[in-house]
Amino acid sequence: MVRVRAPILHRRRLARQDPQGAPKPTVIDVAQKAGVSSATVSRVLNGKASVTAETRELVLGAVRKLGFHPNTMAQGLRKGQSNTIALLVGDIEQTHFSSLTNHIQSTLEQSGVDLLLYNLGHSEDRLINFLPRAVTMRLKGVVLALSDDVSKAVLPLLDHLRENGLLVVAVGQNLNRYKIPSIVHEERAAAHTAVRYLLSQERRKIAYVGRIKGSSVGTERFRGYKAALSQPSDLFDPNLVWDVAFRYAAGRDAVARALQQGLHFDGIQAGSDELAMGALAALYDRGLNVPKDVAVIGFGGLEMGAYTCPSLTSMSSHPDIAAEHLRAILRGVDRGEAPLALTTVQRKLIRRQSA
Amino acid sequence: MVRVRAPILHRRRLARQDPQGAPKPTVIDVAQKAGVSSATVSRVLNGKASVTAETRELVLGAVRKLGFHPNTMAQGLRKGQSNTIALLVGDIEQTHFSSLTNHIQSTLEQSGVDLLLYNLGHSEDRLINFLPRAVTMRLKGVVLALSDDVSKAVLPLLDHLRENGLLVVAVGQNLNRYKIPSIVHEERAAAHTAVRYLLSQERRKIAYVGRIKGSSVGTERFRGYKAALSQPSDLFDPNLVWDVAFRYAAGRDAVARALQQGLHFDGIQAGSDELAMGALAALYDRGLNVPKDVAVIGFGGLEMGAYTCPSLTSMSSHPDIAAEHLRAILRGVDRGEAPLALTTVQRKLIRRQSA
DNA sequence: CTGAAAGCGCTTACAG
DNA sequence: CTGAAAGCGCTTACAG
Repeated sequence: MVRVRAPILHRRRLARQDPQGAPKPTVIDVAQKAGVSSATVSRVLNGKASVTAETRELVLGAVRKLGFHPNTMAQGLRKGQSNTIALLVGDIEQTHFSSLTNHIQSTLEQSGVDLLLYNLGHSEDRLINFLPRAVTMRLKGVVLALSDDVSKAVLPLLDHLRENGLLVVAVGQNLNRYKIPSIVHEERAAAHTAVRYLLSQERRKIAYVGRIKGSSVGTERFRGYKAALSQPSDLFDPNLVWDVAFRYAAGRDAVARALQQGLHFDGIQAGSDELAMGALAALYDRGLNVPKDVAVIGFGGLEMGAYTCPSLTSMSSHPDIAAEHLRAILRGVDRGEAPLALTTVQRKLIRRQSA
Repeated sequence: MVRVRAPILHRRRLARQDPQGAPKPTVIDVAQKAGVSSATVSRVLNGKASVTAETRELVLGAVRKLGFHPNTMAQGLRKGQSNTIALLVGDIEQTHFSSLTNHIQSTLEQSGVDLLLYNLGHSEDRLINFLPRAVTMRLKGVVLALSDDVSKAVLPLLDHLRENGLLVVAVGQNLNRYKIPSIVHEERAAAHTAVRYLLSQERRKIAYVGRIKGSSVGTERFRGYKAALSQPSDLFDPNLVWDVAFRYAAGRDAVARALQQGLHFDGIQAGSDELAMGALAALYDRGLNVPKDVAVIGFGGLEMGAYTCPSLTSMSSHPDIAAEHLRAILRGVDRGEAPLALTTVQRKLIRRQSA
C-alpha cells in the first residue's frame, strides 16, 4: 500500500524571474506529485541505494509525468562543482585538433560530462587568461591539448587549479614536468620508423621539415629522424633540417627555398601532413616527380593524405584511442584512483604512394 | 568621508562541501572587506549605475585584494539563465565547421559568453537528444551549424527551446521555415558565378559533383550550376550530375566512375573543396591534366586548396563574417531587438590554377 | 528508509 | 544610493 501524505513544500516559490520562460518543474513539484519529500526525489535521481523500490517507482513516475529535468546549475552550486570540462585546444582549425576534439567530446558525453571549448589559437596569453576562470566556473577539470610548449608563467595557474580540486590532463603533449598526467603519441620511435622506411628505399639524402624548437612534440620527432640517420652510417646533414612552423605554407616555402638554393635531397620527412602537403606543392611547382625524385612522409595520417597527388605516406594518429584513455582517467579519478602520469599511444606507418 | 559599518553577513557559511577545494571568497567576504553589503557588491560587479564612485572603488579594491571571482553557477541559478551558448555542429572534423567553430568561439568570448560544444556527427538523433538538455541547462541559446536538413521531428523541440526563452540561431543553413533566424552564405549566385567562369574559358561539358538531395545548401549550389548552364544555350546534361556525399572519397569515386564509363567533360563544379580534391585525385590517377583536360572549381576556399596540385580555384567562405553577424544578433537580443530573419554573406571566386 | 532543515553564492524587488 | 531579506533549485548531514 502506498501511503499518501500531504504535499510537502519546503519553500514558497518566487515570482518567475524570467517572464518568457514557462515554469519548469522542480524537485518540489515532483515530490508533491509523488507524495514524498524533495530529499527523497533527490536521492532517487542520484541513485542512492537507500530508497525503496516502491518509492523509487513513485518518484520516477512523477518525473516522467512532469517531464522533469534537474537544474544543472542548482546541482552544481550545491555540490560545489559543475559537470563540465573545458578543452583548451591549440588550434581547432588544424585537423589534428578538430579530430581530437570530436573524440573527446563524444567520450566525455558518454561519461555525462559537458565540454566547454576554448580555442587558444596558439596564444599562451589566452591560456593564461582562461585558467583562472576555470576555477570560478567550478569546472570539473581542464584538458590541455596544446600545440606549443608552455612557459613557467602558467605553472602557478595550474597549481591553482589543482588546489581547487580541478582535474588537469594533457593530451598530445607530455606535461609531466608540471605534474600533469599526460596522454601522448610516441613521436621519436615513429619518426625513426618513418625515416628507416625511406632509407630502406635507398634514399640517402633525407630532409626534415617542421617545427623543432618550442615544440616538445616536434623535438621528439626530429630526434627520431636524426637517430635513424645517424645510426648505421652518418647520413645526417644539418643543411637538410628546416625548422619551420606546422603550416602548409611553411612546408611549401621551406622546400621551395631549398630547391632554389640547389640543395639535393631525395626524401623529406615532414613534421605534419600539412607540412608534407606544402612540400608536395613545392615539388610539383618545380616539376619534380614524387616519389621518383623525392619521397615524402607526413605525420598525422589525415584522411586528406589519401587524396593528395600522389597520396601521402604518413605516420598514423589515434585521437580515438587518446580520448578513450582520457575517459579511463576520468573514471579512475571518480573512484579516487590517481591517474597514470604518462600514457603512450603508438603510431603506425601508413604506406601510400608518396614514399 | 567613508562611513565604516560593522561587517554585514547575511548567512553563516556551511562547512566546505569540497574538502580539497581551498575556500573561495564570496560576495560576503568582499562585502565584509569593503564594509558594505553583499547587495552593493553585486551592484558594482554588475555595473549598476546606482553606486557612488567612492563605494565602487571600495568594492573593487576588495575584489582585487581577495582575488574574488563570482561563482558562475550561483549567478546562473539566481538569474534563471546561464551564460553559455551551445554550438551544435554538423561535423567538427570538416574544416568548414572547425573554422566556423573557431570564429564563433572567439566572437562569443568577446561577448563574455562561454561555448558548449556538441558535435552531431551528422546524426539527427544526437540533435534530438541534445535539444531538451539545452533547457535543463538553462542555456542562453543554441547555435545550429548543421550539415543536413532537419526533419519535422525537431520542430517541437525547437519550439520548446523558444518557449523557455532560449535564443536559437542557425549558421550556414537557412532554417527560416522553422522561424529560426539564419546566417547563410549565398550559394546559388556563387555557383552561378563559378560555372560562368568555367564557361568563359570555353568549357562546355561541365559536371556537378556533390550532395544535392537532403542538403538545402547543396540544392542551392546545384541550382546555381544548372541555371548557369541553361541560360544562354542549353549545356545542362543530367548525366554529368553526380549527387554524392560531401566527402573526399565521394568526389574521387564519382569522377573515377564517370571516367571509367567514358563520359566526357572538361570542367567539374564541386560542392566542396574536399569533393574537389577527391576529383583532382581521380583525374591524377587517370593521368589527366588539370586544368588542361579538366578544370575544377571547389566550394569553401579552404587554405588547403592553395596546396593541392594544381592549386584549387574555389568559392570563398567567410566564417569570420558569419560569426560577426551572430554576435550582432546576440547584442541585439540583449537590447530586446528581434533578430533579422535572414542574413546573407557573399562568396567570391578565388582564382587558382585548377581552373 | 525518509523528512525537516539548512545552505551553496549569488541577485533583486522592497524599503528607506 | 544602499541594506535587509528572500529565494533561485538543488543536496546532504542530521534525526528518527
